[in-house]
Amino acid sequence: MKLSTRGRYGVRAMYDLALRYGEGPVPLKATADRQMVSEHYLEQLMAGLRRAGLVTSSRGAQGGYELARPPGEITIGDIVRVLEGPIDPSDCVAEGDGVDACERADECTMRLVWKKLKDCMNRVLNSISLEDLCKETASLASGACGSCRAGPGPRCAV
Amino acid sequence: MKLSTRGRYGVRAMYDLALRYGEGPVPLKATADRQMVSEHYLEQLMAGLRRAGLVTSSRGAQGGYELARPPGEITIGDIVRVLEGPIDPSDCVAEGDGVDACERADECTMRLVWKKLKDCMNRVLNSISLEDLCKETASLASGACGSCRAGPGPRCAV
DNA sequence: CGGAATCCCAATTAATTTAGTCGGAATTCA
DNA sequence: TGAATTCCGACTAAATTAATTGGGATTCCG
Repeated sequence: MKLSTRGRYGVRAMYDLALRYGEGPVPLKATADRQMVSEHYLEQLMAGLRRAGLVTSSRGAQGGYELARPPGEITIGDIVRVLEGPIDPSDCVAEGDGVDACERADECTMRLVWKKLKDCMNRVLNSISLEDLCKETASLASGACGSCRAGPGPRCAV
Repeated sequence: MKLSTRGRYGVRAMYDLALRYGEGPVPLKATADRQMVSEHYLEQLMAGLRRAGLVTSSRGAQGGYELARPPGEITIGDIVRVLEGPIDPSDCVAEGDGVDACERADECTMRLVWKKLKDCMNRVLNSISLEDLCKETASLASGACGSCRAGPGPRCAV
């Protein structure tokens, strides 16, 4: 049970935008450099986030990406669900067509387990907004580990 | 964020053994048939569960697998962690070498998010034992959906 | 107006993981 | 002995991941 780089990079990128919310468009290259992620790869992720209405983009010189809403109104769950797909440990707990996946879904013991897991994951991820992250960073020393590229030693690409 | 078939089949198989706990070894073929899973594939999963000490095996005719402990002492978390690997949304929250993954792990805002997610997932999965599943089944109609192969219609392989 | 900066889009790819399959050896019971 | 079983290792096809590549369209600035 690991998040893919899509979810992890995506959250980092959105966090990067949250730190600069209200300052106009942030070029992708700047975010990619700060977060040490391939620009082209991040581009794909941003395309998804834009289609989902979480960011807006402006093209051309001085263009870039901005959060579509204040950081307090975007949760980690919003981001992760866009980039990783819905949080469904098993198909039978998917919204809508989950019931279709199995005729006996409502009598299935396993399903109750995956439902609990799903609900708990969503609860945690929905409870943390980008604003929360920014505030938390203020009380920590240096923010995200990858944000600072100076000096030697390993850096995770959370 | 989906469990692979390893985790899902594994839980089903262990549930199958739990329902028959105390009745002697259960041959893999019987479990595989009931749970509608490839016998050879399940064999690989059981090997892992055996090495992890969750089941014991006896070879030869009338052999099979049994839970190594009462169903109340085996949690879904135990099973999932063996078959899917540790529940670490990001490498930096792994036990032991998680700190090694990133020099600044203790200053990283993202890490707090993945830590919360990890803890919540483990809490849920550790709180449900095989005994709980068996009891729950008693109060539901027919147990696990795939356990009954009679009749038409879709069946999920939860 | 021209060029640099930027987003936008589609196709391709290498590596890894997933979900098995296959074949047979070793063990045990009746 | 023979049938039932676990045990083991190699193999594979398909899907997913994590990008890369190459270009096209748009916008600002001088």
